[in-house]
Amino acid sequence: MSDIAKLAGVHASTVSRALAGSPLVAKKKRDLILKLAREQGYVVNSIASNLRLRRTRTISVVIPLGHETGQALSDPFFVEMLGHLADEITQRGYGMFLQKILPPMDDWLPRLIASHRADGIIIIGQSTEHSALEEAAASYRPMVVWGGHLEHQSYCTVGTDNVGGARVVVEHLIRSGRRRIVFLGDPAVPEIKLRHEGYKYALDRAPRGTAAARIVPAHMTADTAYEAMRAFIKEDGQFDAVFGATDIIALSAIRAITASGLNVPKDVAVVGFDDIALAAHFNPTLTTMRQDLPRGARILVDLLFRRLDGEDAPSATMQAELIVRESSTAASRR
Amino acid sequence: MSDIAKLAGVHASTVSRALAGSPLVAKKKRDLILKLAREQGYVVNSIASNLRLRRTRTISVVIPLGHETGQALSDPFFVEMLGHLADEITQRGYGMFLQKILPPMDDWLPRLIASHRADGIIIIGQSTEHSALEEAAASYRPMVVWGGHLEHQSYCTVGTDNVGGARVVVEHLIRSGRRRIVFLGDPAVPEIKLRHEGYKYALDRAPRGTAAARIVPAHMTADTAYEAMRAFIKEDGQFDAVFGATDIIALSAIRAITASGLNVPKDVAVVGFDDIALAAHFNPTLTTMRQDLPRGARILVDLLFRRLDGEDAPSATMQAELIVRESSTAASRR
DNA sequence: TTGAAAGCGTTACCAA
DNA sequence: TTGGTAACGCTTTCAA
Repeated sequence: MSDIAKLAGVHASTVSRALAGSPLVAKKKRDLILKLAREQGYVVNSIASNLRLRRTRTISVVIPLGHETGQALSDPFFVEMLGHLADEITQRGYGMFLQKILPPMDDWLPRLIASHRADGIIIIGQSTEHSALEEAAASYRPMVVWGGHLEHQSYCTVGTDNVGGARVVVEHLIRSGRRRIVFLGDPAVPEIKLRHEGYKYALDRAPRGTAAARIVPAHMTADTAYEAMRAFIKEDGQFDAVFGATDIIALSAIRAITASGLNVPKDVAVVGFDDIALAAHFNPTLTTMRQDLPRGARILVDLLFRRLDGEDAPSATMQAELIVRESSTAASRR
Repeated sequence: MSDIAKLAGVHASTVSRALAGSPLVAKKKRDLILKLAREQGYVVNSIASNLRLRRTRTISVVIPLGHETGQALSDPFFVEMLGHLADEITQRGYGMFLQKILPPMDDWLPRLIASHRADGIIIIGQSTEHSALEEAAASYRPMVVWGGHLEHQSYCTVGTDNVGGARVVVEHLIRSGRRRIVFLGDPAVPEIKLRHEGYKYALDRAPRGTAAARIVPAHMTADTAYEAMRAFIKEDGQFDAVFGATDIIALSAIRAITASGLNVPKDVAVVGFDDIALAAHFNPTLTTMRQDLPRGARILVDLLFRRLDGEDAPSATMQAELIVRESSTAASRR
């Protein structure tokens, strides 16, 4: 910058003003400075600028994987969400700083905040970090979380109506004549817990003859869900439907069921949650509750920017939409 | 930091040393400082640290979308690659700064470099930015590009053997008895151009009776590829195979062909390139050349770090693997 | 082993 | 409208 200043025969502070488009600088001088900067390929050092301005024009996006060591960032749900967030954030002229948090480091959130790397934080999925989020929210405002909205929770979430969505799934299965519906998922994660609640709620109000709630605790990776399902089939064949807590879990369940010689949906109906791209193309195609991720991403970013402006933006819940496909209805094509 | 210094009764420079784990600081004093920092929730301001150290421990990952305005970051190929890169980069203790570049800004690369936001740059896909990359590479070393390796190219690429892969695809189709093979894709993008070359090469050496090369220029989004295919079918039904330059293009072609009342693979065989997750689950399942993205991501990051260390790491080419599925062989299940 | 001071490259305030 | 100067929060050299 001082180089440009010398070339233009002005002081560095004038160059700074010119580059920032300040109207204080005489037009002629400003044009000269801009031209010089372009010729010299000079660009403001954003690190120095960030330090001085105390803002980075960067949003941190964090994916806590507390519940799942094996779950790579390559998980389709995360990765779809990430794409939409990148779209929204770049559109607003901000950069996106991406982090994956593995569990062992338990101080991660306060550390991330204190490091001043970003102006705000978006967290995709509560994972098992609810209490860490609560604590952070007490003193740090520009933070928004994708996940389930728990009672008495003080941080800002955006997410789907998990309880309601799960109810719709179970009611759909019951209407289709299913009577022994198993829940496959790990309620240690808040979103899954809420889905499990909706599932129980619907079963409690189910017609007589419907079996009570049964849960198979399965983690969120394809492999662990597959194994959990196979083990369950081996020791207890009594079920005619599976509600997978996520699409990845549901698709793994289908593989496990098929591998055990049963047919989906003839012997067992399977429904998932998310509507990832694969769901529409799997064989059989997967019935699932759709979460509107593009919209969710937009709301996340909107709320965050409102919080950056000092507003105390509230949580938001979106309705999920049941997408009925082959896995819970027609005979499979295979 | 000066707060901690006061509390510990030492100078800020001693705190800095202690926090950096310098052996110069007396163990007792260091422990005290560390304890104090933890209690106070103090974390080094990374912006200030970055400025002073002139390095950011951050890698910029850029997706230029010069060739395709409509192509969102949500494109499965990009997004899969992104996930793997995030894994590799975080594993090395670096952060990942994500940017999407839309075409109108033509100065983006030098600007990004000069902004000093990151220590190195990974670019996913050359798009139509070959010359911008050439120019930047002349003076900036820590840059690695995923894409096709062109002749006389001075920047460092990692990618698949596109020419060879395309040859294998065409030879497979010819072996399966196909004689009128259409190439669907836009050779303005280097990788696509190379695939098109492999396609032509194989056709030139094909048995008599095989029709000459024909190209349908289709962009890389699902919708434009679909429209291009439909238009082609309407005006010229003479073909029995389609080589889609990417899986997204190939899958769109299948939809278009099916929508036109033809059957894949009975009437028309379709092969893609990439092996995105959808390919294995589409109906019919898609024959395609697999690019090993996890490995590609690892190599990209490896080469970049070697370049950060001053080494002049060379380009790398990986072999692609033909994955034969239903779309080019058995009768479809539908 | 520690403290003092300089400097990383900006921006903003104050004075002219 | 411009220039000088201080400050953003850290690290590192030099001296003690």
